[in-house]
Amino acid sequence: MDVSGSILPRRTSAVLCERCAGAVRGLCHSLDDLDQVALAAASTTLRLPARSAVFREGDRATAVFTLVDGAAKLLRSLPDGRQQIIGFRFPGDFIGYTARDRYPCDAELVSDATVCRLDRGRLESMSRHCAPLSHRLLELCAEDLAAAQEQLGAMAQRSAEGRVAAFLLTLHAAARRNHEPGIELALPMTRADIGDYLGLTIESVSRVFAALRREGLLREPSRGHVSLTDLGALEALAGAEGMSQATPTA
Amino acid sequence: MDVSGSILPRRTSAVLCERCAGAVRGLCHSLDDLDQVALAAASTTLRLPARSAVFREGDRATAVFTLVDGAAKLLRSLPDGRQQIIGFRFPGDFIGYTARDRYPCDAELVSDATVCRLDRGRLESMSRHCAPLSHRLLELCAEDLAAAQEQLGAMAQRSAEGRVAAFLLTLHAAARRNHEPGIELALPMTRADIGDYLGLTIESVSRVFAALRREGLLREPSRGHVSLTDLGALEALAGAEGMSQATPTA
DNA sequence: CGTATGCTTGACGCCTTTCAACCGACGTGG
DNA sequence: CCACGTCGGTTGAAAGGCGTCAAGCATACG
Repeated sequence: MDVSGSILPRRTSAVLCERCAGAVRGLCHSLDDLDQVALAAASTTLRLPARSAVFREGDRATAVFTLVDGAAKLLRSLPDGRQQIIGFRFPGDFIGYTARDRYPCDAELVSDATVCRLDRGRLESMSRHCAPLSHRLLELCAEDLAAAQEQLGAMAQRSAEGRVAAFLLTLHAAARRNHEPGIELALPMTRADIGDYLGLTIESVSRVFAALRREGLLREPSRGHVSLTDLGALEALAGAEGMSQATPTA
Repeated sequence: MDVSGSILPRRTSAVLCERCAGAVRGLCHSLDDLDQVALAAASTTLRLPARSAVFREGDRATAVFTLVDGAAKLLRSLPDGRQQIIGFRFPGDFIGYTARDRYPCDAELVSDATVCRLDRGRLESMSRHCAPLSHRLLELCAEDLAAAQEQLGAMAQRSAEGRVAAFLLTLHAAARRNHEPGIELALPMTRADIGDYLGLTIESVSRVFAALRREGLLREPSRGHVSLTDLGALEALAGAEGMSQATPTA
């Protein structure tokens, strides 16, 4: 179900950046104080349970969201019931921002989460008056694009082990961005989610995790948590991995 | 080498849209006549040979380009000499537009081509004064993003045959967009290019082409040309396993 | 003509998928 | 309290797709 608009609506306090847009990687730095207050007035903080949808593909894109806490997956449902996972999003990420009038994919939570909902019209009208903001929004889009292309390259030529290693490293990078201490990270998504994302079966994912555990590259202290105990080795797997097939021309 | 700026510079005639931006999928519709003239004054048309670079990853992004004629590939060179091809671009496509100050990837021609070079500063200052234009630019970025994500899903779960079929269909769609008549399309890129794009070896690509030929789904009348003789079957192959590829029979 | 480049085809083997069985955690209802 | 079903995860064995290695052909070019 689509919840974009109700469920525990709660006005944020006056300064938006503290709780919400502050996490949007500097989105608010583009705005003066007055505008920040205006944007805050148009935003609500929602607490949502795991597995609920923030929005669905095809819904009218009337809002954008900041993931404050928790994790989400972006996906397209395939006609045959399978799902293609576009990517995962973490605290501080901006989701649902699009140039079209409908969302291009589903956004579904993989853990309980807190999201901050911003009215899209409000954001856009502000961006029209504020060049730095609109530039920042374009930049966010470009970043997503770069990430998707990176991912594309990554997936294309990597073995199962390399893909999982790369995936774990992006998780790690996301945790570092959010200043989460320690080497243990949350792994709220299922093997099926990971497999759908990486283009592997759950069995393959499971086997790779088992292998990495066996080789001492990671530990799984409890379900939903993983700690990477040999980042260097993981990077080696993620980087120099897979099929050689050099294209000998430069 | 980077050629963005020299080689056969030639002023376009006053009305930009005829030759160049007209092909940018309606970019100019956002501009009034005066602005079009201004933009035209800041643009030059270049004729470049196959294999030359329009720009290189890391170059200062001082210009954006419209591909008027020919085909290009966007790619990232990997440290080990391999290359990951991000995508192919065709006449009417806009390349080199980025929010950053350096190009995120190489753009290399796979055939002789004509490109139209626009000064980036000029474009950006105009977009600041023209909301529809800036919205259109954002939209272009969002389209690229959607395409990349589509591709991501495609690659993740399709077999070699499915990937090639999907690739051929996007080529076909590009040709249709440009109102190219007939079922025969140009296929200027090498098997290696296709393989790097799809995450396959040249042998696999070659075998798939051979199989498709054998099964009567396509013919290759001459090197660099292919005609799809059974679009329905190709769509079935492309769709059967994985992403439903938005375009049904058209 | 000889070389380079792009393409094709065959044989072989590894890696991932497929199919299947099983385990532990959890929640439900009798 | 415990039987039972569900769900997520793990592991094994077999099958097959695609990468790898290798040889050979065609076209273009100096």
